[in-house]
Amino acid sequence: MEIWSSFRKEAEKLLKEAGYEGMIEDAKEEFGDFTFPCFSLAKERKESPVDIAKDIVEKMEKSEYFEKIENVGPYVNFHINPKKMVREVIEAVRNGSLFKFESKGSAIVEHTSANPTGPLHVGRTRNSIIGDSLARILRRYGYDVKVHYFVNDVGKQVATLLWGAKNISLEEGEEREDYRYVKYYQKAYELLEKNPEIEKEVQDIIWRYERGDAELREMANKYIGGIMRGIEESLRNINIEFDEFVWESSLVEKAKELVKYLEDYLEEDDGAYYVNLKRLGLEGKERLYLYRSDGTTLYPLRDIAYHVYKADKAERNIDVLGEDHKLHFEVIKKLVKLIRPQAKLEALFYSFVKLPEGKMSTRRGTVVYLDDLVREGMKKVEEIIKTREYPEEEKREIIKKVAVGAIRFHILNVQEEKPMTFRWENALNFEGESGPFIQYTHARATSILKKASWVGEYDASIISHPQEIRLVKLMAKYPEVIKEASEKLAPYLVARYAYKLASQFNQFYRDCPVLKAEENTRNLRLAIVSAFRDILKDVLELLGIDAPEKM
RNA sequence: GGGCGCGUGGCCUAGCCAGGAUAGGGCGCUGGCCUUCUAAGUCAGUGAUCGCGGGUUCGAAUCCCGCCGCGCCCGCCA
Repeated sequence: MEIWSSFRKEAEKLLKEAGYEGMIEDAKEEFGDFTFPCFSLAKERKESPVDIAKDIVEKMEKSEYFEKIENVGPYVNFHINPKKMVREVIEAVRNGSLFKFESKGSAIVEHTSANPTGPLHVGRTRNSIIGDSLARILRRYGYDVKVHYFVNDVGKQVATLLWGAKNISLEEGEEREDYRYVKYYQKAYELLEKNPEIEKEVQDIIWRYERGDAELREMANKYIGGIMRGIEESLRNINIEFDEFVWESSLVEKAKELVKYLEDYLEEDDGAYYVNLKRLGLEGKERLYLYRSDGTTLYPLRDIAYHVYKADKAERNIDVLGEDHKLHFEVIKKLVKLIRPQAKLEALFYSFVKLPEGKMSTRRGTVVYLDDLVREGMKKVEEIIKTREYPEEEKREIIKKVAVGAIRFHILNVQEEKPMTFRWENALNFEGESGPFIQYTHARATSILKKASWVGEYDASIISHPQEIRLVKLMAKYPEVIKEASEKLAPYLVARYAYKLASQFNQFYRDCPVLKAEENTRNLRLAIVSAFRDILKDVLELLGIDAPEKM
């Protein structure tokens, strides 16, 4: 239920009834809540914008939605009636309608899909966190969302890892499987670079694996499966889970069948097959190879099959992809359309996270692993919390939740397409625009509610303090934030809102005593705090951040 | 070389799509606020030729053109 919009629509209605038409915009706070600038009308009518604004105000009917409508120079400014708004917000939170949207059908969000060659690093984690939050937001907005991970067990990188496992003997430590097996990958790549003839052996592994070689299948199970178990555990630690893992090898046969749909554009080169993209009217690349000369499939073909598979399962398909996939995605989309014309494929692209020293690479070991970031984060929280007297178990829970909150928020607070440089001090910042700041605010609000014995009654008509009003107005905008973030596939908008809302509450907290206020004021403020807390908790849930009641 | 994206105070960032009222935040730094609901908070101060140059407009961080810097892509890798 979009309360803020309903007030805006009322303003538009009043304007229309006054004989004018135009877009009502949100105003800067000092000028009111909505504004209608009269410049473009002035141009059309060749009249002064100030005169038009005056005329509009004169002709405007009174409305219970607004306590004041006035013109300031060439602007018509609307001031919302806070009594009406606070009542609507509190009731919508209580009956749940603030969080409800009409159902919108099925969607698959695919994210992470990192090659299983080693533990997850923080660069890849940007993909995971964005994807996970996007899925949560779309779900809240009314989609029936399934989250997918496309496991590449067929490609060259993974074959190289298997080659390593077969041919290199390493001392395997006691670490988790992903940390153990990544060493084969790194060592194998090192050898491959020095001895190009190894390439043939790797190709042979791909060939045999695609044809179901029992020994290799078993190895894949052990090594790739093991690394995947590690990746899953790392992600579970930061509140990320999947509904389905689709292994590429399971789609190889299906992929081969689909090639017939592309025959018109298919050409041969020394036994290899490619799609002539030029003839398809695509630019930026001339050939898209689907088969190697030895008859094994290439990633684009398997990816096409995967997207066809998804298109058959859900109405909307959204991939979270690194910026390096932009061209690839456009091409795949076009080809999938030839096979499934109704397929609706979309992507959210994000820029890479680099280290101050440069790019991250699992191959070269120049990475910061997600697990290390979580561990360091937890150490830092522990340091802060150690003087507080909470039971040991509760303390451990808080430490984990806050560390994860800091990490997730740090990633989500920035527009996806902006490049990021990973810095420990920023990633684990607990002050200002940070996850812990928001969690702390939630704990404060919860603490007030716990101390109050209150039956839930309140009188909306006595709302008067500017901080009460500002907080309520911001709360009213929540549904619009969900809508915009969903439509634009932009989870960062929810993160920005979370911060603004928490920050606004802290100002209210400073200026408006709740428990010690006179009874009527106390009741109203408790109603506001309670609604605020429910909204903030929901916002945090969309960000995948836990909301501790104490910290 | 061609295509796509990014460029806002010392650092990070919002605003750009739908052009308007003194360019918002945060970090850092300086100085205040805990006998009052958790100081992971809060207030004040500090600090910006919105990459550069043109154009459109009454009005440009925002739209258009050119240039510069950075990233990514243009593989029988994924």
